[in-house]
Amino acid sequence: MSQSPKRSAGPAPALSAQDWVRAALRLIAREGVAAVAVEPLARELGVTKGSFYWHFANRDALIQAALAAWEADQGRDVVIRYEGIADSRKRLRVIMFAAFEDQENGRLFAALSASSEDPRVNPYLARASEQRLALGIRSLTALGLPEEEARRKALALYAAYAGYFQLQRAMPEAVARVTDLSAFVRDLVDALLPDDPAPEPSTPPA
Amino acid sequence: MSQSPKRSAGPAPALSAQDWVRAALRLIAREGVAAVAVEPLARELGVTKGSFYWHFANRDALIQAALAAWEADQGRDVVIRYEGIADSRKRLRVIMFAAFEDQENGRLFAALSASSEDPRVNPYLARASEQRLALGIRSLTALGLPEEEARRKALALYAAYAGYFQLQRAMPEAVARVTDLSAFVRDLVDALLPDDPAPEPSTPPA
DNA sequence: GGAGATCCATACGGCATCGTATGGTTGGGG
DNA sequence: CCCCAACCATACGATGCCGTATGGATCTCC
Repeated sequence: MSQSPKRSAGPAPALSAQDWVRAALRLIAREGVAAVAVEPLARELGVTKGSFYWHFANRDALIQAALAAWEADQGRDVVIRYEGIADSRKRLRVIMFAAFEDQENGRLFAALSASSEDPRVNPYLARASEQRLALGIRSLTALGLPEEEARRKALALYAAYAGYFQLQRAMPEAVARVTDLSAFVRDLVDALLPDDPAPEPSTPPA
Repeated sequence: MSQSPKRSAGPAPALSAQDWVRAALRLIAREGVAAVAVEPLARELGVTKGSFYWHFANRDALIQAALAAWEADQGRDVVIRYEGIADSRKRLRVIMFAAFEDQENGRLFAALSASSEDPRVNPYLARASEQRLALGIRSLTALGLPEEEARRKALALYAAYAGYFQLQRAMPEAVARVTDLSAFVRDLVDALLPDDPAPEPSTPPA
């Protein structure tokens, strides 16, 4: 993880703006948005802030770029990736399993949620969350639930997701004591999705 | 030490340490622990930091006092308050309903969770969470669930609680769109608690 | 009404960070 | 070979906060 401040044989590393964004996202995941400071980041990257202010106008520009990168990456996240699955029940199940599987994304989401009051963070977080929630509501209404109930259960599912990764930050040992994550998700999904009309096994997705 | 507050009509209110703690907790709920700074708080209270450093040794002492006050207040929270209910199923239901009802405490919990990485906050948060989770696990095992399953479902319930108030911070409008909070909690509890041990399953619960 | 305790204001030095200014180093095209 | 542009280091002033020092004001009690 730790690189020597001087590359052993290379001449000059020559950082790019993307390198700064990546470093910022790592820092956000670890210590939150507030910890994204120019000089500490520069020290971590083995340069000075002279480098930073060449690539970015100011600190806010870096934070915005990091958030934009996160949002763009969410375009490739589970919600979009599995939106094509026709069967609503299966789609919801797949999405939930995939969401809990992706620990790294979950951690980043929890870190951003910790800064959700930050006016820079909130719009990105709200967009992503509303999109995911809306997909849940659509799926549940498609399964025959009335609007109100679909809203409730989608929120329950999404709150369980958000809370899981939040609790993982606060008490990782206690959360890790739930060893069978698949069973955890299955409990959730089986409990909150309406009853299956008929147990129909294999229809693997593309 | 501190003396009893005097309600004289003089122009000097004479702040107490508790006033600072209360202000700190309000600030934590709004902007997180990191926002608890001496000079801004003093400005908000209409005094200077000369007052603060009379009551507290330093900034950390105030934060610790605020966290201790929160933890002490949790002693009067739902988990303790309803621990005496004998029937495990009823106890869990009551606790869940009461927890979601207490919006103010939920908001404060979410705010503290946002700072769960802070080494000062984490111990308090972890203690409270482990205590609540343990009560959930105890209740569910008492209802006949095996250890593993009880752990999963207790975590699911608690994650839904934590996530609900976290999401309320990030997207209050979307969460508020779930108008029937009682139905929301009922969905959760009915979904995750084991079936009533009635010999005939045709007896609907209240 | 004076001594001590309580509570607060003011002033100061110190630290970390932001953002700017400016100069140095390196590589590639004319 | 030289110069320009990309990239970075260094130095500087400004800001906001922390914690200390010290004195002033008010209250208590004898």
